[in-house]
Amino acid sequence: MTDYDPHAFPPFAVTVDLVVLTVRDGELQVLLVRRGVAPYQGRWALPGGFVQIDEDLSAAAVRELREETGLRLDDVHLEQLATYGAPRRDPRMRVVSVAWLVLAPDLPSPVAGTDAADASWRPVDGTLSSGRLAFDHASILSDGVERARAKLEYSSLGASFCDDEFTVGELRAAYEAVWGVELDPRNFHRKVTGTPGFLVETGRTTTRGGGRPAMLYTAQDAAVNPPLLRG
Amino acid sequence: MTDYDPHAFPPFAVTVDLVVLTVRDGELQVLLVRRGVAPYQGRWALPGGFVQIDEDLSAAAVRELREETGLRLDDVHLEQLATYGAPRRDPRMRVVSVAWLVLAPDLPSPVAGTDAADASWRPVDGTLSSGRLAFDHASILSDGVERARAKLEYSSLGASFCDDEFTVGELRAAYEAVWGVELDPRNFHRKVTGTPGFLVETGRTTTRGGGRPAMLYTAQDAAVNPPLLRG
DNA sequence: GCAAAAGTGTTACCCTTACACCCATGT
DNA sequence: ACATGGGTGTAAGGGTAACACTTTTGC
Repeated sequence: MTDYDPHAFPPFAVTVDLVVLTVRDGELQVLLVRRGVAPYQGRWALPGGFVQIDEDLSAAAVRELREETGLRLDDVHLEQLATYGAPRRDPRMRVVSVAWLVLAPDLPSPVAGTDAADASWRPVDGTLSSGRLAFDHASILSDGVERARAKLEYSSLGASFCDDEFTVGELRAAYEAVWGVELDPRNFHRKVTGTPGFLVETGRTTTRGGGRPAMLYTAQDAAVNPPLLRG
Repeated sequence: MTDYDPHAFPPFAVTVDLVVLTVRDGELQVLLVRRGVAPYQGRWALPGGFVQIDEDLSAAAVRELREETGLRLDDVHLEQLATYGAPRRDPRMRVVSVAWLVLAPDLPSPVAGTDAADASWRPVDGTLSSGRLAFDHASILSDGVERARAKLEYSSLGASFCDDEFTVGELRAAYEAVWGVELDPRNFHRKVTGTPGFLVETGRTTTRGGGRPAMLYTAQDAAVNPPLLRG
């Protein structure tokens, strides 16, 4: 580190951007906002905004999550994804953006915040292949999806896509949507119910979805580091 | 994102910090520099420095690596670790630091750069337990070690700790040092030589280390995403 | 010859996979 | 009755772990 001199360090703007993923209609979707101003006016972008000068990075992510999506931290899983800071990623000024990955259940439609002209869930596949996101957000989204897919293999994060109480079938549907594969229902059931520290029986059952009543589970909270799972 | 106004965004300093790990004397070691100025004068710290205003984040990491350690990108593996930006992590001003993980072979002692009064390899275990690093660098180092340990399980990154040409025994010694466990030499040999896309035979052998001559290997370059390995 | 490290063979065990089969509901 | 999804049983196959054993050098 260099000696302190208030005029010696280059000033950067620091923002947070959110990759908010959910499973809707059997596919992986991402929350996007439509930009109301230049640059990239009218284009879809990840929700995000400036970090305040006395605000922790994670606090900024939580604040933007609430302001732009209406989601609360209790509802979702949030983790730091990566930081993007190419010199001209924002044409207006030098911006370093700390991206966060958010895994959310399929909640009622998000509320557009004050900064965004519009906000909506969009299928990840079509969004990435169209390649029309603002800034370097397509790259950030791609990294976020890759991280989500990888983490579902060795953690119990799949439950983050489900409501508070869910069936094994609903959990399996989330995994299938994220990975884009079909999983054997019988083996999947054995695996998740047989993994310690993953699911907690509620004792209640449900018949939503049809067929024989299914046990309802909740995710084991404070899942420190549960090893887990592929198919 | 908010409209552009050159006075509207809070100015941050952005730095890079490096967690440079190697295996020396059979144990995992980290490259530290001794701080010559306040704050934390005289304390050990991770090498790092300010990102320049027109410089990519990864370019800043590579530059600091060269300036403070004498290491070149060709010699090492480098990946982004995480970003640390608690409001008072640096008492002088608001600093957001992008940390990078570097895995290096056991090279000749690093050259102290201009910014650092001193630089040397230090055992990771003792460094973490003493808890006397500057700033939040103990936390960053801890995260870096955790990442390194995890990535060795599912990638072929262990070879980053070895020289250009190495034996299976030397590779195993690196894994044992990073994980702090003993691995079965026979099974380890079968595993790494049997994993496609990991090792490339050079055809040459060596008897350094004693015993029967061992085949020399190089790491398969551009290891895109090789699945791999525990034990 | 002996120690030391490299490398191969073999076997028991576990986890995954595939799929036959039964269970409990709604219609 | 039948369709639908929930859940259990079971056996084959692949990978891991433990370890006996052979190979090839230096001293």
